[in-house]
Amino acid sequence: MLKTETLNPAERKRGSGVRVVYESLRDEILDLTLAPGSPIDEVQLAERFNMSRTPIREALVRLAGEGLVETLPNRSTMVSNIDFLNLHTFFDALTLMYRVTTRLAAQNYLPGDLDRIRAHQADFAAAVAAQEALAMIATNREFHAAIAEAGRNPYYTALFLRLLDEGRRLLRLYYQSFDDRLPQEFVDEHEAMIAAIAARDVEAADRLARSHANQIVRQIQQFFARDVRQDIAL
Amino acid sequence: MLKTETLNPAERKRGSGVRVVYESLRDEILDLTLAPGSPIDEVQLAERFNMSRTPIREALVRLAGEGLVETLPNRSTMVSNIDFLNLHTFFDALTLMYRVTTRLAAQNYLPGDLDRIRAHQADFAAAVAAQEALAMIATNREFHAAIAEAGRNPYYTALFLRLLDEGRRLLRLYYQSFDDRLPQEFVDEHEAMIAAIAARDVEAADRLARSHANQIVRQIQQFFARDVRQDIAL
DNA sequence: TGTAGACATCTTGTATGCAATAGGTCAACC
DNA sequence: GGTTGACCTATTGCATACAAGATGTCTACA
Repeated sequence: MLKTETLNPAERKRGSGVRVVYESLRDEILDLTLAPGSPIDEVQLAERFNMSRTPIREALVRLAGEGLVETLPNRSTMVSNIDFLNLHTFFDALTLMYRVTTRLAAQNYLPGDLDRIRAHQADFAAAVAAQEALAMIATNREFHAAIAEAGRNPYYTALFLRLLDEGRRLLRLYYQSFDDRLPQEFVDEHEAMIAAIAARDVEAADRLARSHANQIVRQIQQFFARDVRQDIAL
Repeated sequence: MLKTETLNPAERKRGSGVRVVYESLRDEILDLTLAPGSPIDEVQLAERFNMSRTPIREALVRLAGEGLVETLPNRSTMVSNIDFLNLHTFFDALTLMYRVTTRLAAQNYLPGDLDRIRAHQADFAAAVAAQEALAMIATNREFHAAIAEAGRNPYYTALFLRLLDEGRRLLRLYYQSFDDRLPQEFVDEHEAMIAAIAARDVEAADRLARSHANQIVRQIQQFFARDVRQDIAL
């Protein structure tokens, strides 16, 4: 693993600084390496990445723009909390984007798109077969991102990617507890979606995307709504 | 008009610098005061706002995050161009957001929401009556923003606001040529939408939002597709 | 013992300075 | 005349320096 973080200022390429910080922090936030609500210290980050506070701050501005961190004026910035109370709005938007992007992909895909989608699906299937939760989360994102790209509406794609990324935090929580039974059914559903897209069957694509979304949402909702009280005799 | 720009560094409130620059540039971009494609010089802006390049750059990073400016690495950043070739994706997303936010508003609005919506509608009607194109564009945005707020899905609201803002540039072009006949029918359609929301009639709200969106899209499309060739005898 | 105020400190927001890279200019050469 | 290369300049990207709020602490006082 190449640690870009510990490079000396001189051996870093000019212009890469902000990007490195942005991507590193982004991944750590979405992987829950940085806990929601935890404070972010600019000076500390500057030391860690071996650069000055200026590029750190620009990266934080970008993250704030995407809602991944929140910054109180004149006070510390912190990792955004997961808003469990309003999860339904998240699921609502996620479902709609699943549907819209899959519909559009069936309408608009071009020759090369299917190959890309199928490649990501293969990665996803491999991750499920290997029972690797983190890889599955990542490859699932790429699969749906590829479908969205094939739909060719950048507004939908941008929102969808944002939702999928935010979903990474939820899925991370989910599979942290249940990392045993990785669902083969998602692989099959993906295959069906690919077939509908390839056949340019918009309605079928919509139907499959909707039920796929419902599956996922239901599972995660059940997980977060589960009764964790212990039945102790008092 | 208070010119925040010409304040000395000392009389500016700490922490307000970035916001002032961001909002000023944003408005100028959306009002087409800054032409699409025109270059943005950090030093020039620093002089104009009487501050150093650091807050200017942070404001530009924010604007880049929203796609209002584009920044080439190691090279000048410029105002984003309007992508006329892909306007249909914009209209598609805009229409969907019109529908979804209006539906949700009918479902979820709370007592105070209707007052706010009606207040913005009054402003809009006044702007139309006064034949003030710029005010009409602004109040129209606020009206639909209020509806989106009442729908209470921040993901939709964020995308919708972005689309409405981007639409400001199109409408600006539109009314720059046709600033005579400000359409009273939009006022009436807004009224009908309010009534459907108040009645919690989700389907009616959807239908009205859809036709409202279609109206606007059709007008603007006609405008941009109009035949501007002159019929000259040769 | 609890509260208020001054002080100290920590962190952010902004200013300034420096270096690297991209483009342009000019001249030399084909 | 056109093309290639070295140099120059302008502008960005990053580093460092400084100042203003905000918070915590400590002391004085009720």
